[in-house]
Amino acid sequence: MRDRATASTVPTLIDIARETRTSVSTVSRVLAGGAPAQRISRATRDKVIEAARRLGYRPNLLARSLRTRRSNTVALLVSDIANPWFGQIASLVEQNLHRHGYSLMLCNSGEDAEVEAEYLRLLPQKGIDGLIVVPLVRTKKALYDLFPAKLPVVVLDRPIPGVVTTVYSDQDQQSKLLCDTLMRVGVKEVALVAGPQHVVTHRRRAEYASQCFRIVSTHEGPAQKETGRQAFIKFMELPQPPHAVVCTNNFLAQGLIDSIEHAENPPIVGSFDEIPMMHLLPLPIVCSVQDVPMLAEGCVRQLLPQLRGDTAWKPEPIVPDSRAVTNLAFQKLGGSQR
Amino acid sequence: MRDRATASTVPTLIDIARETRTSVSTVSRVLAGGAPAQRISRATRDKVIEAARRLGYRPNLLARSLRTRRSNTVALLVSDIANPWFGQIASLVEQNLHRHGYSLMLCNSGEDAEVEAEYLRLLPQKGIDGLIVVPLVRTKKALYDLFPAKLPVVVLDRPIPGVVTTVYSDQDQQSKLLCDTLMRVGVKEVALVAGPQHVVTHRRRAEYASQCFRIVSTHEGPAQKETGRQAFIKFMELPQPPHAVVCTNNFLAQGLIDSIEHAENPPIVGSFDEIPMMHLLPLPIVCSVQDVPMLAEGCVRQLLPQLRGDTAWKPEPIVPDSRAVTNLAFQKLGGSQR
DNA sequence: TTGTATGCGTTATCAG
DNA sequence: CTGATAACGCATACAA
Repeated sequence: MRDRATASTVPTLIDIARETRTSVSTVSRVLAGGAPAQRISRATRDKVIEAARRLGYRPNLLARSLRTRRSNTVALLVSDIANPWFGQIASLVEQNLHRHGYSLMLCNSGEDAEVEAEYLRLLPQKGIDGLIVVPLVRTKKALYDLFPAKLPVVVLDRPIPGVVTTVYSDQDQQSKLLCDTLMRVGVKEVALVAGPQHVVTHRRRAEYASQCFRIVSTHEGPAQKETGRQAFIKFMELPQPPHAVVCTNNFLAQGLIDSIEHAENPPIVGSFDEIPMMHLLPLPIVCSVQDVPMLAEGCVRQLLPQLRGDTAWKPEPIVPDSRAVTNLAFQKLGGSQR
Repeated sequence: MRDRATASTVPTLIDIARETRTSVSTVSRVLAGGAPAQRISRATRDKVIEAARRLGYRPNLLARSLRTRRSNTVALLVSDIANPWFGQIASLVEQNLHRHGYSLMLCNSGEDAEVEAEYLRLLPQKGIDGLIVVPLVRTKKALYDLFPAKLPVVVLDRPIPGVVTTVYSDQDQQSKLLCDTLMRVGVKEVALVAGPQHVVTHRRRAEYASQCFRIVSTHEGPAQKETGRQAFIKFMELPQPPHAVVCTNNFLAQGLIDSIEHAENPPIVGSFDEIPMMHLLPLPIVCSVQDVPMLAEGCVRQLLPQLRGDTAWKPEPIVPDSRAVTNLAFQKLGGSQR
């Protein structure tokens, strides 16, 4: 037995007010809950709540956000959601935020500066409360040129000079871990598969490797499997195929390994982050893996105080340590541990 | 030389109107572009555009959406974004939609019915124009109980009876491909690692395998790597370790393979979708892989006509074929091809 | 060609 | 304890 007035359209506060013979303000107060709701008589409160349920009322969050200037939505802008590493991060961030009443809007720049710029301009217009970003922009100025400086931001994975609300792995510690492990088994020279050098993470890792080893060949390209595959082809054409290869991330390494069909004399592979099923792979692998759960949690810990306008909060970069993991084939090489 | 009135707050149409000594409607028309903009004199048009740029005007999309009832935002609700398969899908869907002027809001139910319900209720309130969902709900009624039936929906990967705007792989074709390939190398009995049986995809795959093979042992659990690991432990405790294992998705298979440390007498593994670096792995693997790009594109092809209210459009499920891929170790087994 | 007025659904301010 | 009423920023029907 529906009221003819509410037919076929989503009910609003007005409908409930009419239904209960009260006013929109009263209804709003009741439904908002909390302090203002307590100042409403028990009778009308019940009446309103009952009507709301009966009509299947759902607040229009656009209208609410327009009015309150809060959306309870946070955006996570990653550089490549096809990369499982970001999938893990996204999943954990989502769970964390969800716990605090925020929903996550996950966006993908695809490592494209134009798309990133577009999102950085668009997201504030959509009324997000805050942003976690794996940036392509490299300076504070470039960032705040596109994105309102007032809005809470957390920079993930790729620190930007001057931005202190940031979460990333210590690249030197992480690189040292990898290179030390390689050196311990006698590696002196390596081929290098590098992601885009304008990305600080890839650049720093490549630089560190260059300081530790003689680089016999380098292949640079987008941080995707395909680049790793191309690199392998290139390396195989060298007069002397490399004894070891360092990749600046796991996606590159997977591509490289993927194109090794004949495991006659496979190279030692050093990589960053996890390589699935590495233990069974018949070539020596060492990975310097980041603390993903800590990174994800760090983002939320950096964001929440900003969202609630906690002025007492003193922001400070969160920089978890990484750890080295080797597979069985690597351990057989000799000088390795754990 | 800024107007004192616009200080420190984001400019709106009002600011531009004041600045140009015109009215909000004029400004709105100019900035909207298209037909109505053409009916404005060149002079004022330029004036308005100049002022908009000078003040750094950005339309408030919440207000616009509230008024127009369109947000140019589509949500993609997946069951587990940590699974790389969904990362691929998401990436491709994003690119496709972006091309058509829509931005994507990616949400993660984490295979949790409550979270899914929450999102199904929340997203319409946030004003999305349409939804692509990998559902946990199994009936049309349950879906439309939570989600307004008027809103465009595409069901991905897990068909729901009666919902015709859907994209999924033909489970029988896909399962047949896998089982045939296994049978061709003489497999008669298998152990089964199955995802949740209330999910149609996992259930159908498990059923099909049960029809083709004698199931010596089954391990069921969440479609995550950990379940695969547990399964392996369980299988190793059997009096007779299985000769072959079928996993109902790639994540399960990766977990299983990941825990095989000693490759003395590894099982043949049959799985669905891609397993990274499978060629080098020293155990026979066959995968029945779905056509991911086609699935992603299919979602968009199903969604766009609904979004633009194309009444002439006759919806029909999109059901791409899968293809079997074997690794080197499997091919050495004998009866294989390609 | 342009301006006025109204409404989208909420919340918030002010009376009473 | 409750009800008008005014924003929030934008789009649009209707005037002029």
